[in-house]
Amino acid sequence: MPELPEAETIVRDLRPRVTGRRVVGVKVIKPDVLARISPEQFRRRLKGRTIESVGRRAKNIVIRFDRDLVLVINLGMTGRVVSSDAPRASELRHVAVRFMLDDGRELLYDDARRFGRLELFSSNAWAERDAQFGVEPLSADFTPELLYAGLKQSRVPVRNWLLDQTRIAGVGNIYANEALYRAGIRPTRRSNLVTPAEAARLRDAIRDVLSEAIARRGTTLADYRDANGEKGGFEPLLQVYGREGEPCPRCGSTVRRVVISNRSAFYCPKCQR
DNA sequence: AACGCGCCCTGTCCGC
DNA sequence: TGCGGACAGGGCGCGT
Repeated sequence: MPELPEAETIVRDLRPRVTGRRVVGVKVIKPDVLARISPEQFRRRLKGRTIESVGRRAKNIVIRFDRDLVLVINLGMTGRVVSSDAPRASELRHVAVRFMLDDGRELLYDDARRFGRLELFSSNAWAERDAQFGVEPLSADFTPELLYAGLKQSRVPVRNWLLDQTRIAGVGNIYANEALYRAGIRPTRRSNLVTPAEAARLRDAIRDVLSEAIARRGTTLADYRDANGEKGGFEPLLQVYGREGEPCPRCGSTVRRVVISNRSAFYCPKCQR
């Protein structure tokens, strides 16, 4: 998916343009993107609600409405949230849900593979779900000590550890690989064998790569689009992800790809041990 | 009980 | 030009 930087980019775009707007209608075109609710119930609960805030938790877009209703959007691999007044809105080919707003605009949820999910919560139910996610990596709580303590408890490859949303919230395969490259740690390394000094480097690398990606409005490999339907600008700055066979930017060695738990990992065999 | 794995679904690309 | 296979940002639920 869309990882933390992509969700954050969408949230920042959406916030000023939909906060305070009221939902006057909902059309569900592909019901299988709704989690645990029928299209009729989904429409009924949202219609007439006013958007009070737009935020992010992990890779999720969190839209709070009046009268204790929370809409949580997980984009899966190919989910997009695009405003109907964006010039590129007409290019959407897989619109699954349309939200009609009281100013005449629509918010479109588009998802080719339909791995994404839209779910409604009460504030309390969302708080319970929210508590299951791990630390936000850009928050002050994400200290080197916390990361090291967490890594020490697990024997899974460190790349897998970084993908576990109950441990760190919002890191996906692209930024896990990029952060490990920056920190000089091989993705296959068992988590409990990462040293305190390496954990400290990894913590900084994670924060740096996520912040830089947000500044560039995310990474578009193929499908990701922001709320205006535009691609992100971080892809050219990827140093190893998707670069099998290309030279390492630091030492010139050939970047390798290995499969860990059915997902690709990329690394420099010389810079990452 | 921490992990690994298969699966959900569509699109694209590559080799033959 | 067509066809089969590999691959893709995620996450859930299952079995061990």
